[in-house]
Amino acid sequence: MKNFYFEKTHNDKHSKARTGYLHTPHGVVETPMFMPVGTLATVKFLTPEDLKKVGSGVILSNTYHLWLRPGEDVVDAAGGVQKFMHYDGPMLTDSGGFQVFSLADSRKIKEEGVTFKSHLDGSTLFLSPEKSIQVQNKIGADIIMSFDECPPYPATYEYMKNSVERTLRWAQRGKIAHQRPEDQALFGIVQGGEFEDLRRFSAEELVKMDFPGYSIGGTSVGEDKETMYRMIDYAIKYLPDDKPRYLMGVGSIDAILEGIERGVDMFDCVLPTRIARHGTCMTSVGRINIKRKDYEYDFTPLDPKCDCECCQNYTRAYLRHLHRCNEGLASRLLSIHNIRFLINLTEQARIAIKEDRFTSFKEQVLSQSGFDGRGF
RNA sequence: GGAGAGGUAGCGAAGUGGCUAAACGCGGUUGACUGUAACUCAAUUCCUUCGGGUUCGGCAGUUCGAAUCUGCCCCUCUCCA
Repeated sequence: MKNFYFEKTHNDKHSKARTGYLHTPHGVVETPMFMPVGTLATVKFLTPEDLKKVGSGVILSNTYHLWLRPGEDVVDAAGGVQKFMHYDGPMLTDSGGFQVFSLADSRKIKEEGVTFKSHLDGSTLFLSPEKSIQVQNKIGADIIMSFDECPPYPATYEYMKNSVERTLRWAQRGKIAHQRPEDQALFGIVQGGEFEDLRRFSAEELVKMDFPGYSIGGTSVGEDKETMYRMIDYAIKYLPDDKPRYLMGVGSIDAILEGIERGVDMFDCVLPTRIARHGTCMTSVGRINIKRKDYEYDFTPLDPKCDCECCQNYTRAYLRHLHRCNEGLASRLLSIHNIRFLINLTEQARIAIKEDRFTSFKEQVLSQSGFDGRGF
C-alpha cells in the first residue's frame, strides 16, 4: 500500500528501541508515539485543536461504538470519521474485539463471530470479522484492526490455543473482506496470552498473511507487569523489523517505557484521559490526585516542568476547585495535561533513542522523585 | 394575643419503646482506574489510648430499657388577629 508505510529511522544501540516515521493518508507521524483514545469520535472533553496543540499524532476511535451510534452510514455520509469530527490527522479504529471482552456478560463466541448484548438497550448484536471490517471501511480511519478475541487473564493453555487459532482465522477473513486496502492499513493482532509458543505461533502466522502492521493484544487485562513484558518479548521476536508494532491498551509510564525498550512503536490507552476526569495526573514529580486537600492553597502549576496549556496557565488550587465543583473545564485541562505528559514522554524517548541512551533515559524517568512504582 | 407545625450527626432527611451510634441523600476525606457501558466506582465520615465513651433542642421524670412516652422550659416556621 502506497499511502501507508513505516520508515524506520534509528535503532538504539543498546536496546531494541527504535524510532521511525509512520506514513498515513492523513499525515506522517513519528514513532514511538502515544495515541489518545476517542472512542465515540471524540477524545472526551477535547477538540481536535486541543489535540493538535499537545502534539498528538494519531487518535483512536471505536468500531463497536460508532456502529451503534451514530451508525457507520452516517459517518460514511459525512465523508469519513475525520471529516465527521473536524479532525484532519491520522486515525485508527479498534475493531470491537475489545468490547467482546469488556462487555463480556452474556456473550457467545463462535467460529462465525460473536453474539452479545448492546450496552445501550440490551438488544442482541452480532459482530463478525467481515462485519467489523465492513464497518471500519465505512468509518474510514487510516489504520484499522482485525477483529480479534481479547482473551481473559488468566486463561488455560487449551482455551488460549483455541482462541488464538480462531483469531488467526478471523484475521484472514477480515483481510479478505477488506474493501479499501489502498487507503486503510489493516493490522493483525498477536494474541496468545502468557504462553510463549502461542505468542510465537500467532505472530508467525500473522506475518505469513503479510499485514502492513502488527498489534500486540491481550495485555493489561489483569496480569502483572513482568508477565506483560514477557508477552511483548514473545511476540516482538517474531515480528518483522520493517513494520510498525502497536501495543494495544497500554498507557502507564513504566509500561510505555518498557514497551519502547522492547521495540514497540505505538501505544494507546484511555488511562490518561480517564484518570484526568477522575482527578489524577501524571507529572514529573509523580502521581498527583488534584482532589486532595494538600492542594487547597497550592498556587503552583500542576507540573512545573510541563509546557501544556494547563500547566502554563492554571494553578493546582484552581484545578482542585474546578474538579470539586464538577466543572467540565477540570476534565478538559487535566486531560490536556495527561496526554501532553505522555506525548512529551515519547518525544523525549525518541531523542534518547537517537542518541543511543534509551535505557538510561528509562531508568532516569522511573527513578524520578515522586515516582512510587504504582504504575506511574 | 390566638391557632397549628416543628427542633435527629457538617447540611437535608428517615426513624415514634429494645434488632439504633441512628436508614438514605448531599457535603467532607481517601483510594482505584490501562485496545472507554467510566464527569465512574470503592472505602470512610460523633469521640477514642480501640477496652470503651458520649449522642437525637434543654432540664426533670416514667420504664429492666427512651431519639421514640410524660411534664416544664428554650427556639424556629406558617396562618389568624
